Amino acid sequence: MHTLAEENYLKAIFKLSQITENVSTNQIAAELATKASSVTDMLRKLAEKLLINYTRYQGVSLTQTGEKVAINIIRRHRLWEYFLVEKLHFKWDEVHDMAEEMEHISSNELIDRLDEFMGFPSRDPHGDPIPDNKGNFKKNDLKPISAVDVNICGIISGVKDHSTAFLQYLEKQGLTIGKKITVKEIITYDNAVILQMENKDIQISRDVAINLLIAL
Amino acid sequence: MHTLAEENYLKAIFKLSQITENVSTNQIAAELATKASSVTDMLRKLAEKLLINYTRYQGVSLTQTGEKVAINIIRRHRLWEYFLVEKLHFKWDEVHDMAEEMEHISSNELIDRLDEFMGFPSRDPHGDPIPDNKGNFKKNDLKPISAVDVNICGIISGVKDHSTAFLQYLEKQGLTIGKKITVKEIITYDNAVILQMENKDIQISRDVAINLLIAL
DNA sequence: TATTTTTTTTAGGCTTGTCTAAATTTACAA
DNA sequence: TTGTAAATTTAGACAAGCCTAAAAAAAATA
Repeated sequence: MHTLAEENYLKAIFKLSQITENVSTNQIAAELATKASSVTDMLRKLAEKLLINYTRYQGVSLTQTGEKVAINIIRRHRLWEYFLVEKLHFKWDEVHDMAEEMEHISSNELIDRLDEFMGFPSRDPHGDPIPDNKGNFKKNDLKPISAVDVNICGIISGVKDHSTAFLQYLEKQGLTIGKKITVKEIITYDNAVILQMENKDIQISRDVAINLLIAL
Repeated sequence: MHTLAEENYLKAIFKLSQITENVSTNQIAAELATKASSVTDMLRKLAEKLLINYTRYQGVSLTQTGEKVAINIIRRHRLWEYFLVEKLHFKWDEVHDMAEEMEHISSNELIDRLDEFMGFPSRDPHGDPIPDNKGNFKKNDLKPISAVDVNICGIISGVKDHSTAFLQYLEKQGLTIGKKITVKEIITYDNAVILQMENKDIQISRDVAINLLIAL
């Protein structure tokens, strides 16, 4: 259907579109760890295939078709992550790179059956919603801890940063999905946050607070 | 580790090596539906990487390293086929192309866990033995029906031809793995074979008899 | 507004893996 | 043993995707 490179570009553009309406060449280059000139080449190709809206120097957005393709890749990625953690017992910080390869397996029938086999899970191991086979999925209504007030409590439900390093840090602190936490104090000096979890106090930096999401 | 193209060449060479000691350029070209000149290019590359023994005009064989890689690809392919049939309930004639993609997922840890998850199966849905994670696997001691005498009985245990068309034909005739059959008669005129299975007689052509394997 | 900086695109090249056409080597047959 | 056919390799080209360096456009700043 689409090449591996094309799929990776569409996924990157989709991801960046969540933050800014129009995505710039440099943003894509940074996301994919490639050069701006390579991005320009690919954008011309994707535009020709009607997967993106592109005018020179103006940045890009996905067409409806492009968005459908991107969401399908995300669906595949998240279902495979769920499979790796729930069925093969990998840890949540080990599955990203494998799923990155597996998401390019092309059969939709395969993915639909995998979905059914696992009982139609709604979130992957990092708390991200899994699109259904029509491409529908709930917007994340999760809030970064950095955005809530003192004395608010909630359930750890997702992460913004998916890096192994961050996930391993959370694991070590016990800050895993499903845990109930309360924001006890925000240090005005450096915006560090003190959480209460299971009657213990845990201090996290602002960086961590920005990347750790809770459901209220 | 190795590129997709390299892996496909190694697999093809391994398969052809089962039949003839030294594999020719044209044989590989036919197996991979490509041109002899493309094969020559790749052979030089694989020889440089010490995966094959190659001297110009003399055909190739796998080195020990090359064979290890090839067997690993076959292990991955057969485990994924088993997964697709046993866990996702695909039919045996539907899984080949999907497994062809999945066999290139690179993580060995993933494959070992998949193996464990499924209870270390010893044969794939087509009766082919699955190598263990050390690369050991039993040689197939199966015989094509075309090679057994009248009145001999056995269990259908494998196929030589893995094409969808052949598998669908067998399915329709009920000639599936595990079924017990007896060779009743061999027609001298065209070498067609009459089998008895579950008290019914089934006639198969010589072509089918060559490609259908039984355990005695 | 003019100038500088940043962003983006173009131009030209490289690698992988493919192809066709031509040359070469090997195999077979008279 | 020599000539022809078949198999194989080489030569040269092409597409996809990437790169660097240079040019062009847009944005920021004086």
